Amino acid sequence: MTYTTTEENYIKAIYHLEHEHESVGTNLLSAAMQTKPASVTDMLKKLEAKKLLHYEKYRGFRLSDQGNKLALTIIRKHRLWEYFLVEKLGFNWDEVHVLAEQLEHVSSEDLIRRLDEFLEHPAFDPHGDPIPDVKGKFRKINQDNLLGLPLKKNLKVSAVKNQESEMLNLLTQYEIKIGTQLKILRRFAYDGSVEIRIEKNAATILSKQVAQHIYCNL
Amino acid sequence: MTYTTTEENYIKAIYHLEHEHESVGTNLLSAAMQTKPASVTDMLKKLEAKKLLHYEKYRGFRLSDQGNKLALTIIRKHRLWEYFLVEKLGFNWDEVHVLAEQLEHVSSEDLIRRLDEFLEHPAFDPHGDPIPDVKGKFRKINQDNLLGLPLKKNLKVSAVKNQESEMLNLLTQYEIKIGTQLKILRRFAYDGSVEIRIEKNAATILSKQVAQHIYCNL
DNA sequence: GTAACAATTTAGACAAATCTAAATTAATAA
DNA sequence: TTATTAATTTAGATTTGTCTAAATTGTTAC
Ligand SMILES: [Mn+2]
Ligand SMILES: [Mn+2]
Ligand SMILES: [Mn+2]
Ligand SMILES: [Mn+2]
Repeated sequence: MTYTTTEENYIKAIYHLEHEHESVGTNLLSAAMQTKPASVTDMLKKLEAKKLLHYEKYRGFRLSDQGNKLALTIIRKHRLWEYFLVEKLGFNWDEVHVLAEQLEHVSSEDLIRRLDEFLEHPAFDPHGDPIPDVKGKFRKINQDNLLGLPLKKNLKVSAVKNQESEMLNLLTQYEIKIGTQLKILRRFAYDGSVEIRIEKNAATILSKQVAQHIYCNL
Repeated sequence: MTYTTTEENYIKAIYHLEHEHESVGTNLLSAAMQTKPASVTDMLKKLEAKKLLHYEKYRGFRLSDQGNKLALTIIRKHRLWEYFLVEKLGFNWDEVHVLAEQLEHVSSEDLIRRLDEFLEHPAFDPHGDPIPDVKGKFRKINQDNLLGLPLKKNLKVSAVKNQESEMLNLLTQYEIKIGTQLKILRRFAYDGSVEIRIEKNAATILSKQVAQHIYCNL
């Protein structure tokens, strides 16, 4: 079976929404896809016909096993390309997502197998997101965000869960990236902000908004 | 301006045909694009509207300067990706063309600039075709095919002008690739075949059909 | 338990790229 | 120079993914 870029993008979006929300409907999906609900309905029928999801009209939809598998291969491609762009071509981590959106649709199992090998089987992309292996399995890691982690421990940044350009730029400003060593000094109850020390630098205060998206290994 | 994959493929095809034939018409182009002449006419109007070519109906068409420039950037991308696939990912030279057909349409000047840098500015792709630089200029080389080159000289294979899989497979069989050293021993008038010695190996005879597509530096 | 509202689907239309069949134009051959 | 042929274009239809406006259904609030 072969799928259009649009179909692949829908499947990937549904996959992500299913993991971020307990309930996913036509409206939510249409917002994520930047289309109208009516267009989503049309596509749902098409995807059901291709057995990528289960769908009962007016009741809801859910990725099928086949759809889930497809989503994972697209995510695998996306994240491997992002890794390539940063590690081999020297892009910044905030520049690679849009490019990976194009590259993830290049279709060749052989290509992705060789790319994975060339990159020496990375387990995480430049934003700390896990890269599924050929079988769709993720490497598990224990991590939590700066709101939940203990004070005064040495922590290593393992992921950033908001990847908007503004966020990544801000983190670059703070000199925070994947792998950065830091320690939480204290939390301020008033606004939820968090004081941290990055490596040997002076202490800094991060807003709650920023802190909640920074994850570190336990 | 941004162009669809289809538009880019038409422009690239026209570019190649203009260099291979003194006259290019709707029929020839439709054969190259594997479509019907009527579809070509539709597309010609679209491409003219985008100023990529000059077109007078029933009289003919020709790439505009802008169209020519676009063709060269697509060819540049195609050949850089082919080089990447062979040199970095270890593909065989007969496997990369179809993949490059997809990759050439990924649109990002920055990406191609960095890829070119990463590959250290290659001047020729894995089949010996020249890679245009950012300005669309080709590195010139003096080369001729095995039917025109002198006997008993040390020659180096610089290009293969037929890149069908069957041809490339055959050459792999003969252990001929870009850079291979060889010497022409003699030519047989009867069928135009050519006897050569590859490096220190035993002599072999190539058919005229094969020999005419193998080019060596003068 | 029903009325109101929100979510979802249908109907009908459009742009892109293609097709088949028919019409038009250019080229060429007598 | 005119008739025939070959190349090209037009007309009208199809598929994919989208839209707007209208209709339908499911869910809540009273
Ligand atoms: Mn991404
Ligand atoms: Mn995508
Ligand atoms: Mn090629
Ligand atoms: Mn192409």
